[in-house]
Amino acid sequence: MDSVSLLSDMDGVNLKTKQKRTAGQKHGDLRIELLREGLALLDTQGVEGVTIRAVARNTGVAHSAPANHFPTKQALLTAIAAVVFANLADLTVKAITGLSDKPEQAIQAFAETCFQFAFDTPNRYQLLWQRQLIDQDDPVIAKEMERVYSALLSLLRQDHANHRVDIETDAIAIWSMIHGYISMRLDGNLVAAKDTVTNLPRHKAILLSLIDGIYHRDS
Amino acid sequence: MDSVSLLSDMDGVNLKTKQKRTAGQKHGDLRIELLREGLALLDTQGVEGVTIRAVARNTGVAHSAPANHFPTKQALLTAIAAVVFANLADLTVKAITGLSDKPEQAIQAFAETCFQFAFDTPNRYQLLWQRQLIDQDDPVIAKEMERVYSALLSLLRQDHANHRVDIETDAIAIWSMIHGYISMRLDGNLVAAKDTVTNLPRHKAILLSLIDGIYHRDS
DNA sequence: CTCAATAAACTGACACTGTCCATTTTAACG
DNA sequence: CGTTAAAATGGACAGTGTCAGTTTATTGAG
Repeated sequence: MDSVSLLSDMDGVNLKTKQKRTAGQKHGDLRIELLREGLALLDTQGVEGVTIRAVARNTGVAHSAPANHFPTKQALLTAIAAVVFANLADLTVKAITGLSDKPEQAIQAFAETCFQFAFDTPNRYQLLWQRQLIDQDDPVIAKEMERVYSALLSLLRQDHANHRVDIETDAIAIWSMIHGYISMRLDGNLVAAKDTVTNLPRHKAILLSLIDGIYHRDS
Repeated sequence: MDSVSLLSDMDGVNLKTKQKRTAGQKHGDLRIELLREGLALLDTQGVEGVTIRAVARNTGVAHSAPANHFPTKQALLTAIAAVVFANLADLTVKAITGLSDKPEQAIQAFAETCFQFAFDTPNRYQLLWQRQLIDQDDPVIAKEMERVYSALLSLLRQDHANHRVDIETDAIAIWSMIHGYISMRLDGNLVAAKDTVTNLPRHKAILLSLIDGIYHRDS
């Protein structure tokens, strides 16, 4: 779960090979340090704590230094979200690899990965879906979102036996269930959802069985 | 769908009977006007546009006047959310009344009401679940949230024929599906969800049939 | 090696926000 | 009518995002 290593191949820029500094660059890799600090603030204080000035302060640069790498706050949050999204995409894709001949297990693994990611790093998960904070049309965001989505789609497509008519809607239904439960829980809604220890395993079990039901339904 | 009328009996204060002004009160019903203006800003500019100073400006009072009625911004947003939540609770309860002997239809009506409310007034719906903006432990919020939740629960409890073992989890699953799809759509996620006109009716139909499946499942 | 070019980083400023404070205004009541 | 207490005011403060002008450091050409 080393998010730092993920930073290195984000945005199509391989920072490992970028050893030379560009003109005027006094700081080593300010862009990546800002992202790292932004992730730290996100984890510890939530998205409210991720301010341009705080990120700059914790990195030890002037308050306007980030502007050279992220023209606006939305750009900074979008870049952070891109890292997080890539992380989630990697995890889900990894979870279902090798299970291509067992679609049911693969879907369970997909859902389980989402649950784990969301409950391990709730602030990261929540950032991904805040439309007013990040640029959802950002190409990297779109790409990584598509990776997660198509991972789920591919599982449904493999179901040759079933005469499935509307794969996309099935995927949306499955994802609605997963995402809905996670959102509800992270937002602290529903009285029954407050007791995490005893309820979470039971809820997860039922949700997984319901998802399996969606998968096996004959439309 | 007159939200203004709803303002009158919120927070246990019946403002209709409160004709006399209290000491020092120069403005007619500033508290209610602030709420009304807050709702207007929420609808037109989203939650980001709801600032204490903007609400005060549009109401024609000093920037610090709202502090007498809402000590903090979270209190203002919480009061707005309480109005919205009460509205949603009223709509859902109203939608299922008279359908107590037809649980399937009632659940469909419940879901349909949530869909309609969310797509008619997306900013209001989204405000309800922003934990970091509103005080989820507010008694009015909790009460109205409970009203929505117990409305759904009552429908599942009426199903005497079915040997349902875990009503709460079924309710959570149904609500996860509804809330998950709505959130996904309002956040603009998933490529397939972008074409509203053609996809929304189809998605809704399938989701409703899936919800029906949850209702009829034998645990 | 020298030095202009250039991108990065810095300092300063502006408008805006939420919140606190002291002050003034206003309506109700003895 | 005067007292009183709540409401509303204006000012101030720290914090924010963003913009502008300036300085600095690195690069690469002469």
